[in-house]
Amino acid sequence: MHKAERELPSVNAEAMRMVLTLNRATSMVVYDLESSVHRPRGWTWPGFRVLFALWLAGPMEAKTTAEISGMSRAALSALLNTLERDGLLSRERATHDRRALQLSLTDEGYGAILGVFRAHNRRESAWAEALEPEERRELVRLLNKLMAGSTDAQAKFRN
Amino acid sequence: MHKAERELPSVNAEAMRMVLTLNRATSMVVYDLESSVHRPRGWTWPGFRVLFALWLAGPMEAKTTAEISGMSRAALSALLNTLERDGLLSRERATHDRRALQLSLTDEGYGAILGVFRAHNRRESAWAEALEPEERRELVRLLNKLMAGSTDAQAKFRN
DNA sequence: TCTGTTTCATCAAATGTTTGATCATTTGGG
DNA sequence: CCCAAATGATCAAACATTTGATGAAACAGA
Repeated sequence: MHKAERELPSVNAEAMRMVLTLNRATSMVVYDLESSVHRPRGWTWPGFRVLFALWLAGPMEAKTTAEISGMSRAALSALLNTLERDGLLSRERATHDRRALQLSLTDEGYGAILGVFRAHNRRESAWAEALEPEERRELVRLLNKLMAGSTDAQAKFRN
Repeated sequence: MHKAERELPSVNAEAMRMVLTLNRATSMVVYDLESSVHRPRGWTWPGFRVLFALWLAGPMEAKTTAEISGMSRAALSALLNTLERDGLLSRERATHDRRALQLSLTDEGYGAILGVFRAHNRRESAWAEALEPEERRELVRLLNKLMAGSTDAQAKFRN
């Protein structure tokens, strides 16, 4: 990154490298999971996250699903159209608050998530083996510390 | 992740946690950069990556740009429509190979990338401060090792 | 030289994301 | 009790991404 430092003497090269590397690594992992596990089965990574959340935690309100799976409510709303159309989950108006949506897996969705998650986790395992057990724990610790520190950094979060 | 382990005894929880944490951390960083730096200026993160690559390495063929900025040629092709329309770069047919494209920043693009990168790097610095210098180096080392190991894992890569 | 294959770029259709606006419902203060 | 403000979901427009198909140019071998 010599050019950046030459033309902008104030550049923080170490911070740049950290963010760059973080992104490259994550892109690789996500691309691999998506193209070797999800797309061949007609799924997408965001769709998987939503179904997985519903499988783990059971039926819940859409707002909660959005928080758990890390997306905005608008994005979830669009995504639900596809998932509902494919018969993987059902959308119902909540009884206690008629603005809210109650989401639940259909039987088909329940069966599907089991199989897909198995394949997903096998690929995750293959990635994990690149590191020693101790290194994996350290990586997770560092990433958590990074996230925790973001509050001080006044980072912008999703609604 | 108790449910996953109960219903699927073979689940590798540690691998799952690693991938999950990696994704959560990266999402936070990207979301912050995109929403606090790029979107307010009418840019996107992928557009920034392309312009940044051109700024660092100078005019180059589109194929190279795609590799450097980590996207498929089809995705780059679509993205170029926006960037060219906004007058930030120019697309020209290469002379030696009339199939290939030669990309270069316009003067406007050159000026714009300087300012945006400065703001971008300031946010990167804020994130980096969440870790100690030694921890940053260790994080980068672990991520690089993870990427290096992917070859053994037979991971799928982008074309 | 001609033909079959590879390579570069683009297109098409489907998906998912963002921000900002809109609509309906709920809540809370006067 | 009523009306303003907050909240949940959706819509609209613009973007970016994927896979697979298509067109055009370069290459390689007979």
